Amino acid sequence: MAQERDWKCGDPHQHLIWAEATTDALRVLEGKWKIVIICQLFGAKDALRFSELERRVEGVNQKMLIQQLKELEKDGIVTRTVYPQVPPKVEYALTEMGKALGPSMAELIDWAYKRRDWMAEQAAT
Amino acid sequence: MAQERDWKCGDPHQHLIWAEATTDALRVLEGKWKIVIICQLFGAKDALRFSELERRVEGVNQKMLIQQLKELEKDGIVTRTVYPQVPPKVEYALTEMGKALGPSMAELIDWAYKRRDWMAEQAAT
DNA sequence: CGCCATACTTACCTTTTGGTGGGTAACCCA
DNA sequence: TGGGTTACCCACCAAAAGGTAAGTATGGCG
Repeated sequence: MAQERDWKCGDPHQHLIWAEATTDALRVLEGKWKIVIICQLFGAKDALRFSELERRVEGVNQKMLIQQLKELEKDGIVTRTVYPQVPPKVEYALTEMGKALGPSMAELIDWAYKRRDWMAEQAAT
Repeated sequence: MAQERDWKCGDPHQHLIWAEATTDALRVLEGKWKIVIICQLFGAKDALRFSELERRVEGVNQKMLIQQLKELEKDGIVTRTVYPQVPPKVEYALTEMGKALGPSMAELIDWAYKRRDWMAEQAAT
C-alpha cells in the first residue's frame, strides 16, 4: 500500500528513482484534456467512440482530442480499436494501466477537494 | 478515504466538479520541476534554503527554480521565509496544503513504479 | 577599494502546446 | 451525380513554457 511506502528521499539514489518515476508519471497525465478524457472513460465504464468523447469532453476540438488520445495510447493508458466500417467507427477504452490510475486519481481528487474548500475559506476572509 | 469515494462520473454535475477540481489540482503540480521540489521538501522534513534546493534539484537553473517556487508559493504549497541578512538567506517549506499532498503523491508513486515495471516488461519483449 | 556570497531580475531566444479552418477517404442512399 | 456520415490529416498561427547568459543589491572582509 502506498500509505506504508516510505518517503525514499533519505537515500539519494532511491530518491532519484522516486523523482524520476513520479515526474515521468505526471508527464503522462499532462495536457489540458487528458484527465477529463480518463475521467470520462472511467465514468462510461466501457469503451467510447471518438464522436462520443468529442461530445463529452466539453470544449475540446478534434485535433486536440486526437492528439491527446494518441499520446494516451502511446503511453499505454488507452486502447484504440478500429471497426472496418463505413462510416468509420473507432473506440477508445482504458487499459489495465489506465484503470490502475484509480487510487491515485481518487487521492488526488481528495486533495483537490480539500484544496478547493481551503481556497474558498481564504477567499471568504 | 479516497478508496471509498465513488467515481462521481455518473451524475453529470458531480462529474464536472470532479473534473474541474482535479484538473485545477493537476495544474498546480504542472511544471517540469515542481514534483521534484516538493519531493525534496518532503525528504528534507524541514525548510530548505534556495541554494540547497538549487543543489538538490538536479538540472534546474535559477530562473526556473525561482519561477516554480513562486508559483508553488502563490498556490499555497510552499512558504517563503526571508532572513534579513547579508548575504541573503531565504528558506522554503511545505505548507499544510503541501504536506496534504503526501497520500496522493504516494499513490502516484505506486502507479509510477507499476508503470515503470510494466514499461520495462514491454521493452524486454 | 575590490572581491565574495546569496538570492534574485532581466533580456532574449527556442521549444512545446493549444487552436482554427480547411481538406480527405470510404461507402451508402436518393 | 452528389450529399451525408465518421474519423481522421495538414498548413498555419498564437501563446505559453522552458532555457541561457548576463546583471543587480547588500554588506562584511582583506
